[in-house]
Amino acid sequence: MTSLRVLVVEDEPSIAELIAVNLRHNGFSPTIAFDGMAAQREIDTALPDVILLDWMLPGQSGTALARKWRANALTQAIPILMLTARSDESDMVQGLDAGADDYILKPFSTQELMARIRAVMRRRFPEAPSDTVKVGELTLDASTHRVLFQGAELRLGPTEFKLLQHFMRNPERVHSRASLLDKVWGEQVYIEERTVDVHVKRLRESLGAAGAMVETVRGAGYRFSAAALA
Amino acid sequence: MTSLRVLVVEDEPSIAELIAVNLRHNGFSPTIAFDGMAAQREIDTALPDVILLDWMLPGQSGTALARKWRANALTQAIPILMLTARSDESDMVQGLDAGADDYILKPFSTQELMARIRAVMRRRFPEAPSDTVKVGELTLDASTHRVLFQGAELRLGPTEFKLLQHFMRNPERVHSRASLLDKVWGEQVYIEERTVDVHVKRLRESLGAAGAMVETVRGAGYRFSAAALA
DNA sequence: GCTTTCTGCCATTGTTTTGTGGCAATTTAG
DNA sequence: CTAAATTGCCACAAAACAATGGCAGAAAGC
Repeated sequence: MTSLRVLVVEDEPSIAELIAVNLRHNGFSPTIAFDGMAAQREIDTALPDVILLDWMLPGQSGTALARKWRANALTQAIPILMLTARSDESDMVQGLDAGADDYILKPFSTQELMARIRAVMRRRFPEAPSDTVKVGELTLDASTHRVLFQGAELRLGPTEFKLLQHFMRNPERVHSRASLLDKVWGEQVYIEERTVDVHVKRLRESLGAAGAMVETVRGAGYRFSAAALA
Repeated sequence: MTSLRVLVVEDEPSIAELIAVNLRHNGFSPTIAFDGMAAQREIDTALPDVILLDWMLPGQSGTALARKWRANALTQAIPILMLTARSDESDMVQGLDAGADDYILKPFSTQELMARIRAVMRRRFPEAPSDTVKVGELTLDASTHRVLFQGAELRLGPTEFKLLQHFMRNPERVHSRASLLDKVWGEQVYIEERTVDVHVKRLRESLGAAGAMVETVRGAGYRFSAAALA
C-alpha cells in the first residue's frame, strides 16, 4: 500500500512538526498546514486520506473548516480527527456535530494518536476512490483492480499492480530503484534494490506486448513511456 | 552523485564503528565523533549531509546539540536523525522538539537505518519536477533522462549524459579537462585527462549532427556552443 | 490442515559502458 | 621546415550494470 496522506492542520509549528515526525515514523505521509487557508490549498492540490484538525485555529475555527469540508462532495468522505485541549473537552459536542469522526485530547501519546488514526481509517475505508489511469492502450482501474490492454484483461500480482500503478501515474519520468522502493513498497521497508529488477521483469512478463512500455534507463532506473510501444 | 557525508555522533566506539562500516557499505562517507565537541569540530571542518545523533552523550546531550545546530543558519537545514534506546522512547518528544527530523530506536537493523536516512534526505531535497535545458534545437530533460534533437530522441550512455548536461548548463564557456573531470566525474576520482577526449568523441558521435556543437578549444579544453551548428 | 501464489534474494549470464595505451593526424613554436 | 605538443581515434580489457532462472520462505486461498 502506498503510504497514506495525512493533513495536519495545526497553528503551533512545534506541535505540528512533532505530529508530522511521528506520523512519518509510523508510515504515513504528513503535510502541514498552519491555518485554514493553507489547509484548503493543500486539499485542492491533493486529497488527503485523513485530516487532523486543531480545534483552536487563528482565523477560521476548526469546527467551521470541518463543516465546510463535510458539505463538499469531494471532501465529504475524508475522516476528520479533532485535536483539543483538555479544557475544551466539554465543547467537543460541537466538534463532533460539525462532522468530526473522533477527537483526541492534548496532550496525547503517540501511540494513542496512531491508534485513533488507524481506527478512523478502518471505519471510513470501505469506499475506495474510483480512479482509472490510461496510458496509450493500457488501462488500469484501481477501484476494480483491473488492468486492460487492448480490451483484454491482464493478470498481475499485487506488487506488479502497485508498481504499474506508480508507473502509470508518473509516466515519462525516470524512477530510480530507491524511489520505487519508497513509493511502491513504502518508506520503511528494507529491501534490496536489485529486487526491483526482478519485479520489473515480472511486470513486463505479465504485461505481454505492453511490457515494452517499461523502459530501462541504464545507470538511472526505469521509465514508463507510451512512446516505447512501436 | 558524489557520496553523501554522514556525521555519526555516538560515544560507544563499537556501535559507532558498526554504523560507519554499514554506511560505507551503502555508499555513504561516514565520519565519527565521540562527543559533542568532536562533532562540532567536524561540522566546522566540513558540513555533513546528514547527522546521526545519539540521544545519550557524555557532556552535552544530544538534544542540546540538535538545538544548537538548528539555531545556526549554516547547519539549520541538515537533517538530524536521533538514535535512542527503546526505553527512552517516551522522551523522544523532547528530541523531536529539539529539531530532529526522525528518530530510530536501538537496536535497529542496518536496513532500517539506511531506509530512514534515505527517507530523511529525500524529504529535504524534494524532487525537481522538471529540469529541462535547451540549447538551440537540442533539449535535455533530466527528469525523464531524455535528449532530443529536432524532435528525435538520442541515445547516450550515463557519462555522455552527464557530460552533455554539464555542457548545456554552462554553454559558451571553455571547460578544461581537469574541470570536466571534477564536475562530471566527481572531485575525488583519479582518471587520465585524456579519457575526457574519448568521452567527448563518444558524445559527439551520439549527438549525430548536433555533435558539432561540442567545439575543441586547443590548449584549453572544450566548449559547448549553439553557434557552432551551421 | 494443505495447496497455490507471491516475494525477496541470490548466482549466473549477457550486455553496455568505461578507462587506457598506442599511434596517426593536426596544430603550434622555434 | 622540423620538432614538440596536442588532439582524435581505435581496439581491447576491465568494470559496472541489468536480465534471468531458480529457490526457499511467507502469505493467501481453500
